[in-house]
Amino acid sequence: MSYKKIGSALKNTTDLKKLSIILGLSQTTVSRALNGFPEVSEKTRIRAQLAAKKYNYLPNSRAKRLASGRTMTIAHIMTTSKEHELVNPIFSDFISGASRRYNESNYDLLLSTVNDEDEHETYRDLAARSAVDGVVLHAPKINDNRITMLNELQLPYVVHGRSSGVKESYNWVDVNNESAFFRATEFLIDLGHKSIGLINGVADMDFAIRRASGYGRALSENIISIDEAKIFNGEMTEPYGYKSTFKLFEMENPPSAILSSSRIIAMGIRRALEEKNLKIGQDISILTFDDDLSYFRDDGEIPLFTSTKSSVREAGYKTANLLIESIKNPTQETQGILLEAELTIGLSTKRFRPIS
Amino acid sequence: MSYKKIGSALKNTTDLKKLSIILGLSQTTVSRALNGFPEVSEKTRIRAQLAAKKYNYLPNSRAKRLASGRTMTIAHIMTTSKEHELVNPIFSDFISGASRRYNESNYDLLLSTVNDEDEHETYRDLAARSAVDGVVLHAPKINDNRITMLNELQLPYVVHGRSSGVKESYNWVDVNNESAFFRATEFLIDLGHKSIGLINGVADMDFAIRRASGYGRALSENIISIDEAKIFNGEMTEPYGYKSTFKLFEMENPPSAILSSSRIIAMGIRRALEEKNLKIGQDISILTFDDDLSYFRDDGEIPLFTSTKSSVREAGYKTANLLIESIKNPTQETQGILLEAELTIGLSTKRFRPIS
DNA sequence: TAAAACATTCAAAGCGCTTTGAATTATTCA
DNA sequence: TGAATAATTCAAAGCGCTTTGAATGTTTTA
Repeated sequence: MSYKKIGSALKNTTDLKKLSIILGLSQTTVSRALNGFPEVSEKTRIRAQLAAKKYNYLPNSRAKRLASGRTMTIAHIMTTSKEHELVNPIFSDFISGASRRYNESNYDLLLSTVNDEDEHETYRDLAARSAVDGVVLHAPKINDNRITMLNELQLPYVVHGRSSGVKESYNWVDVNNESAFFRATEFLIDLGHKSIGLINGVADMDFAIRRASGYGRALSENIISIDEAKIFNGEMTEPYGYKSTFKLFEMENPPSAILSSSRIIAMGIRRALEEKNLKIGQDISILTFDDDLSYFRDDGEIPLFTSTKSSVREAGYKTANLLIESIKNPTQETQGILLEAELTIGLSTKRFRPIS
Repeated sequence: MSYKKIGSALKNTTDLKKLSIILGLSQTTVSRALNGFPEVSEKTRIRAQLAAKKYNYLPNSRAKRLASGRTMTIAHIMTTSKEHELVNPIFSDFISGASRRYNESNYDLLLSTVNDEDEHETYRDLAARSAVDGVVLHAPKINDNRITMLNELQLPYVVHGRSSGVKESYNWVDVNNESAFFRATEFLIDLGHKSIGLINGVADMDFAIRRASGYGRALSENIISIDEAKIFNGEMTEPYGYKSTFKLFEMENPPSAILSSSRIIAMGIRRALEEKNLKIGQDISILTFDDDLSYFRDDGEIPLFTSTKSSVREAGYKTANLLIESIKNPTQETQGILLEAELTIGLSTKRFRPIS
């Protein structure tokens, strides 16, 4: 690798040295003036600010980072497994919410995409290079050992979600998946449904486990036995929703209602039901979790789907906020933020009627 | 703003100085050994590499960036308009493709989300701070003045798409939208369709214009007049596809085929048709552009939709590649890469039959 | 064997900021 | 008015690397 200088030589950049000469002040004073330090006279500060604007001066971020010891950068790590290189569309909405928060405090967002098996090394790498001030941990699994690792690395982080089984304390922002699915299931039971399918996420994802648990609790409390054959786990794609629905209807006694873990799954469910000539909300009830993705917003007068809804964009904002707080104040205790999902009633759920 | 030192003091980081003392070598030699310079003996190089691994040494990226004058970072700027804070799911797949390329060359990806009106300033900002080595320009409009700006800033960049009307030359990677929609339209005409709706993207987006143009050319060449009322422009969401389809069917003479600019629109179309009790591929033909998004992959034995398909992930990879090339070799001429979409025949198109 | 040529290593400068600790100027108080 | 205090400003060091230009060690050539 060879490094050629391509710095400010060519460019029309103003640097601090130039600016301080123009102003007839020391670099110290100019730097302090622009960074809002109190020991600079208001007159000087204003003069410096105007000159900075006039000459289009912004501190070189490479230099600033080295000198200040912080990168003003947060990493988000997006994992794609090798076989199916999937990118969850939820991710972009989450990022968008987090970005809004970063913009408020001038943080940059470093996005890293890695294969599952390289993720640990990526964290180590970021820490060793001291490339970021903090990390957001996505898609935690049960007993997720990335949490232990991040604790060891002493890299500030916040988990989007939680990890059952991890005993250490950590910062997290999560939706109350258990209660969301408990309520959703109860809602269907109240409508008279006794056979309810569940099309859930990948089995070892923490959120999927909590959702299954809420579902299970509602069934038990209503003395309905759990039929494992009606529970599906998988990557939450449209085709997955489609195929799972077909499997449900190949059964001898198909369910009268289906609970889905994502809007995208629900679209697959709808496609399958359409082919089967079953009308949603008439022949079968559908209730889905809805991350309120901007491109799939269910914005009819009456929403299409009955759903437990929670904006993943908002979760992104709050996660970023918690992370920034914990970077600012490294000694503060870890914090968990639990968001409640809203149960919104749409057209896809109706009182149980046996199919004639 | 106050800057407290939080650097390596606390951490168990190895720096170059430590490492060179351990090795009994100068920092120069160690640095050169690890960066693959030729004037270092093989024996020394191996010794340095082993020690680096052993002591978990990676060069501090803040220092490296300042010293080398390059950031090894590429920015992608995601815009969200203020009213509708939309995040196009296409973006995540594109990014995922680009990331793969960045990983190969150790580039970091800086993701910036801004409102439309702030985008220009963001570019200026990145350039003035010299925060990145290059930029990917997304979603170009017709006569996009961001291109002129980037030329002035002397910041290497590649456009994902093109901008009709811009006379300057620039690097770009684009799908051949004109020919894709020309072929798609011809395909429908060959099936006997004479009334074809078009549900397109936002009117001033360059890709939407080229698609409309391909559509228009196919109609003219077949002496079919263009009915402006059957052309829709808008943000390509699911509800948009739904509503537009309804509008088409409120007309006195609805089309017998619909051309859609995205899979997500097509899902909205399907929902509308379902409500109207019209069978896709029987009562009406649908042909959609398909970015081959991982979460919506149309992977049945026979695909559901007839489509002109082009992987946006691949476009991401190629865009990143072109950008890296042009950073490496700043004097090289600008380059355009045109990807052809594949016409894939699925179940959603059939020979025209008047609705009985 | 000495000079020339090559291979390897090194000390020190520099990247463009922030920050420390000292110096200067302005203000207050006795 | 002069000393003490407060308010500003400054010169220089340091962040942890890369890179220049010089120095040292080794091999080749005459």
